Amino acid sequence: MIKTTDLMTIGEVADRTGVSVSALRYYEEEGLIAALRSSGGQRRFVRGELRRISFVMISQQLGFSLAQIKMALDSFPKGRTPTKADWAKLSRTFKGDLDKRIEALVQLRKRLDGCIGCGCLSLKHCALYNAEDKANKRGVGPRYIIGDQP
Amino acid sequence: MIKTTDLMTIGEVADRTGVSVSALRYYEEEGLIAALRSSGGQRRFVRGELRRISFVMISQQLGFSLAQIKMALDSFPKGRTPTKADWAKLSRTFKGDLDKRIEALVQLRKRLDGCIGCGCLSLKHCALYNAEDKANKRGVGPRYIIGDQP
DNA sequence: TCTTGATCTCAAGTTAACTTGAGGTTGCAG
DNA sequence: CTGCAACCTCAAGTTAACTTGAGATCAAGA
Repeated sequence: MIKTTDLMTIGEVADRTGVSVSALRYYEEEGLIAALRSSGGQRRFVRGELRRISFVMISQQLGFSLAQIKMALDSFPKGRTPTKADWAKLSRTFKGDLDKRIEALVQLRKRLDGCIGCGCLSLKHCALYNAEDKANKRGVGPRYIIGDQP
Repeated sequence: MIKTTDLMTIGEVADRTGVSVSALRYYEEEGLIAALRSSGGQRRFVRGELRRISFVMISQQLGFSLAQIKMALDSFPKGRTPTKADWAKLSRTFKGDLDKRIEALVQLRKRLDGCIGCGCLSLKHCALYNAEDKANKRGVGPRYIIGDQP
């Protein structure tokens, strides 16, 4: 007989979502998802968490960091179960970001097209390099141009 | 009086390229660039290294990892100074990768368009999630899909 | 009740691409 | 010959997103 409890163990959630147990614990620690506890202290997840986890996974595929995803989830109306409309709204804001990233990549490709064959790669003259030069001067540390964060 | 030596110190290279001194040392350690040494053990760079460094910077902007860039540079004909054609060839192979990345993002956006409004986010049914499921199974550790920021 | 697999916590390790710091040397202008 | 900025090496720190391991506890079937 199949269990009809609506509480799932972390292992069950891991199986259903494909997210590892350790990652789920990490997500909880980071406040992305929530879990109840059994009398013995083990995590018990309600069905609704599956949707949050799905959202996290999908958002990651779209290239968002957990920090961004958390902010998105935190923007949810507090106190009531999120509706389909809530989720759809979140998706829509993500689309804007995606649009921007695609546009940036297409621009970059255009410049690369211009550069192929010239082989110059001069810091002074290369259009590819220089076009992005200013955007690049954003503080110290690793510089990610293509999908960087607001 | 302007120095006409063709050897540059690490500080000069840093000034000319915008790459930090510590990053240049790191690049040398990783085998991306090479440096001669002064009698006292300080690095001395030949002009040709500027082009390699440019290539590294541009490639990073295109979203490639240093490991990938190193492989590209290692594919250079050994024993002779790289020609413009060599550099152009490298650029061309990078364009292929860029094309693929753009295509993947556009597909993703298409699916997101389909998903907006449905709000389903079901792991079983969401086309957005499932379509990329396999592509996502790329080993362990942090998964950077787009080239995004930490 | 026993046993075994699933969980728990907490600390430390992993990867990429660097940066920062400590403690010591080099090289060039004056 | 001095002084001091620039350089050197080596070790450790940084961030994201987790994983791995140790040592201990829980839950459930036989």
